[in-house]
Amino acid sequence: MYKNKKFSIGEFSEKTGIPIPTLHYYDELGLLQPERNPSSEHRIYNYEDIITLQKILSLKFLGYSLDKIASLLHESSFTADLNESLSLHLHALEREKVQIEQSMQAIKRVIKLVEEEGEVDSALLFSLIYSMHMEHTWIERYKLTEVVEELSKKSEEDKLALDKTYIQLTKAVKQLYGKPVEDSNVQRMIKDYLEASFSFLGEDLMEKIAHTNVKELDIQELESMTPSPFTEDEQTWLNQAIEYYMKQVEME
Amino acid sequence: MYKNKKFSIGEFSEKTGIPIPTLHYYDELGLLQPERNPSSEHRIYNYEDIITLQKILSLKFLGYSLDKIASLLHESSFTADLNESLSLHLHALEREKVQIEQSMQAIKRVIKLVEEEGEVDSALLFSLIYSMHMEHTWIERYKLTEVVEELSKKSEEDKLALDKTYIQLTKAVKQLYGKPVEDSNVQRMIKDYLEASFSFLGEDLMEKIAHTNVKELDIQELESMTPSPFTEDEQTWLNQAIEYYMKQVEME
DNA sequence: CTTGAACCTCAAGTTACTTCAGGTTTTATA
DNA sequence: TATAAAACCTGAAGTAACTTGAGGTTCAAG
Repeated sequence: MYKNKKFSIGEFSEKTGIPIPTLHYYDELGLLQPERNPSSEHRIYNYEDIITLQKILSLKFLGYSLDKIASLLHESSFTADLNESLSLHLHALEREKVQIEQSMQAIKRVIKLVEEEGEVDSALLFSLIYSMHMEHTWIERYKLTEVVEELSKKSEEDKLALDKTYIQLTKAVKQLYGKPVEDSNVQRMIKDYLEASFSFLGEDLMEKIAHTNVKELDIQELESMTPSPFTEDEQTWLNQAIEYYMKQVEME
Repeated sequence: MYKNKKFSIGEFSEKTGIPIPTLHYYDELGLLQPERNPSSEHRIYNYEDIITLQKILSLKFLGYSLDKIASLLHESSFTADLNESLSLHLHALEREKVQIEQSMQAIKRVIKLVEEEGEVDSALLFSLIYSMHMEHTWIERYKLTEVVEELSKKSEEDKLALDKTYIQLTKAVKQLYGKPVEDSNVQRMIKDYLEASFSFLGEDLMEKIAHTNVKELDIQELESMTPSPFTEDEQTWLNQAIEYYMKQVEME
């Protein structure tokens, strides 16, 4: 009968798909300690050991550490206690999943961008990636829940479109930098970018952002933490150009 | 101007949220090596270092190892080369995500079961967890794609219902074990369980399973790998009872 | 000028393995 | 039956990305 079959470590490894060194390791940890041939010390696995290994794999599948598994392995029944620890694991897994999903989205955006734009300046890419990252981090840190939730509702195409507009802006800035801020090309560049941003964000979202009161200190901090694809000089020039543009708009 | 501000490691850690030992570690790896006070060897971080740290965090967010980050950090622009490595990462993340989702589903099922049934025998729980695990593993190993896909379409409630029926079965077996297989209680137990299983699986799925040709050897292997909540004797008795039941049904 | 906070380095611990070196046992073949 | 190859053994070290700790120096405030 197969239940009485004995296996060498090689056979056992073959059947279960678990590498020999891992079996050694589990033996060392006391998780799975098979019989031994007393003269040679070779391990002899049997049917029971298959069951034990399955328990180990099951608990690993549920996300437990080998340490925890070692203790759980000897409990004969699962109580509410276990249920609590299962819930904890569930939450941990949920967080992991969310993190992974965010990374995947970010990578997809970056891939599309690189595909469509060819070579992209690394400072620019970093600033995009970082902002994607922060889009999610902000939720927790500054309770901009409403705003960020609204943002995440925007379609991926819209986000990509905005990214591309941003890339256009950086290219234009590199080209036009040095010209007077009232130059018509410069002003057109500003106009295009701001209009694209506004149309992406929408009026009510702009309102909400304006009314969100993040402490001054935090804003300082955020600003100094936000990477920019522009040199300091370019940034200053760009700010001046934007300021000029806003004044013109107000006058109209 | 804030761009000229210098930070001690403590301040820098505070501002960025990265623990001091981690900053030490990044320094050691050559990822982020700030200025030093030549007399005291104390680290002095500046605005540049914030930018570098952001790059590191961005790339970590995308799933890169610190090793890779070290090399990427010095590249000034991202090419198609990077795009390829991004795609690879994307796939890796996808796999991770799927694995996490499966674990979450399994945990949810186990939690519900424990909640609704109170204390549950551990051998039984392991066999359930293992089968959930295998439900997914089989897809790859035996190309039962069709069948398993059909299975995963079943609603969570249905799965839970089947789990509960299975629990009923194990309880009944423990109670009735020893009675003659033709005993009416025993036969009712078999009937209830088989009918629940059939109604869960549906005829066409049963058909497909029957027609799926897994090699004999593999079946042996699978069987010996599948944990059972029954003792060997109980299993034998149960098989006999089922056999008897099938004969009776055939005669009708 | 002293004391406590902040900083320094170097070493070791963590998890779940994998890899390696150097030696013994089993198994297959001549 | 001799021998060589395959399989096995142990113990140590390597991996990633940190964290923790010991023991000593420097800085800032009172």
